[in-house]
Amino acid sequence: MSGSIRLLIADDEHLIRGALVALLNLEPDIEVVASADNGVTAVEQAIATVPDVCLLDLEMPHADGLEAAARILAAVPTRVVIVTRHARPGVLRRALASKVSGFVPKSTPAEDLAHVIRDVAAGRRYIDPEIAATALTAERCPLTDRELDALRFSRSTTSVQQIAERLHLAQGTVRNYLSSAMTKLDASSRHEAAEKAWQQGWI
Amino acid sequence: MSGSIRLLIADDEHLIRGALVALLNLEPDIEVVASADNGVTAVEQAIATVPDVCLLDLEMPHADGLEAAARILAAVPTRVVIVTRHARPGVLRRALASKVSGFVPKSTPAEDLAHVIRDVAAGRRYIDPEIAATALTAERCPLTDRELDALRFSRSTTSVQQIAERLHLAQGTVRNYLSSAMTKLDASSRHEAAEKAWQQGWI
DNA sequence: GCCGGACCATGACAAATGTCACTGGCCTAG
DNA sequence: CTAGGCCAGTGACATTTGTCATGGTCCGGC
Repeated sequence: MSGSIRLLIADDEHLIRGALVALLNLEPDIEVVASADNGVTAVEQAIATVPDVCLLDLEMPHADGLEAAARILAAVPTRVVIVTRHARPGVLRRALASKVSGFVPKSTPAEDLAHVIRDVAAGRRYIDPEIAATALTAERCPLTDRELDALRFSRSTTSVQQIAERLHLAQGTVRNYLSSAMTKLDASSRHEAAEKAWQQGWI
Repeated sequence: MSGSIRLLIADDEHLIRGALVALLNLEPDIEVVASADNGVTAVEQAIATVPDVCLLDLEMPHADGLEAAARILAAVPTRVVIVTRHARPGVLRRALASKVSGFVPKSTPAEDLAHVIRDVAAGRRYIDPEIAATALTAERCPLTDRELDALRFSRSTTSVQQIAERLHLAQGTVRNYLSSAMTKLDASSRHEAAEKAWQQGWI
């Protein structure tokens, strides 16, 4: 009947996914109609079942929560709530840009989650106030495009040499970008700078 | 009555803890009698309630799962199951050394968890076969004590200088240990080496 | 037009990091 | 006892990394 909220749950950790299904199925007005362990099958299931609300973990293999959210919202008339362990300000920004309706950290009390889902199903939005506050106080990214490029690669590759090759630049240039980024982010090594930029959700 | 298993749950993420409580309370023969969000209160609760089984997350603030397990087992006649996200071989070894009865990753299917708890409550042991296999095939730590010392600090401090001061050694010596560790672990920077050692549970 | 500012790009230099060859102490096997 | 292996510890050397000064290009404002 019309009062029952049809829910999709996606989380790559089987134990947590199962526990969430159990928790939310206890609510009389919520019915879990699909679950997935990665972004790609989440999209498929969403298209197949057309749930009222999709609860997506941000950290998932193949396609992360944001990508899955974008694809689902483009294909199906539904609403999306993102759940995440590390709430990075920049990610919230991007999530809102792709019309996500809810954003909660995994530190949320379990009892509150059902409230959030009901709110979102009713067409309202819910953003965790803590994350919203940090996202608003956090100044915008001070890094230039090329600095971001260099930092991105610097997370995966070992040497400046390799980064330079990928970007088709001289080694000195790359070092320069990284150095500049380090100054702006007040870091003392490029790994630290990359880490900080990642925590802010800038890369 | 005698068939009901009294359970303690400790996990620092509120959402997951709540969901696990809901999931396991659904089992007719399991009763969750305590829950905690860090290692220290887990120990306190265990002493206060004397549960049959304690389900401890490995990654927790204040005292991690292993430390909490050791303290609980020293104080109360109970059994411990460790749950973890990253199953590192060395950690399993240490867990077994401190008489833990169960060890499961968070990728375990939710339905299996109740089985594990029943097994452990009945005095049996349960080790995730996947982790057990890697722990057995993984060769023993090839690093020397001082190399491990250096690597430990290298995770938190930035410069060799600082590590040298903490260990009361010359910079060259520290570099040497790190270099040696890097060779043994086939890493190309000390951060990578520290990371690998950590993943193996050696530090 | 042309000036100032922001970004891209480079090479030279200094400081750090990683490699190597070496010494000395301790233990064990022969 | 002593030769050889293993580990702690060190300094010299080459490579990598981070900093700096500089030049070029594109843009918006005066």
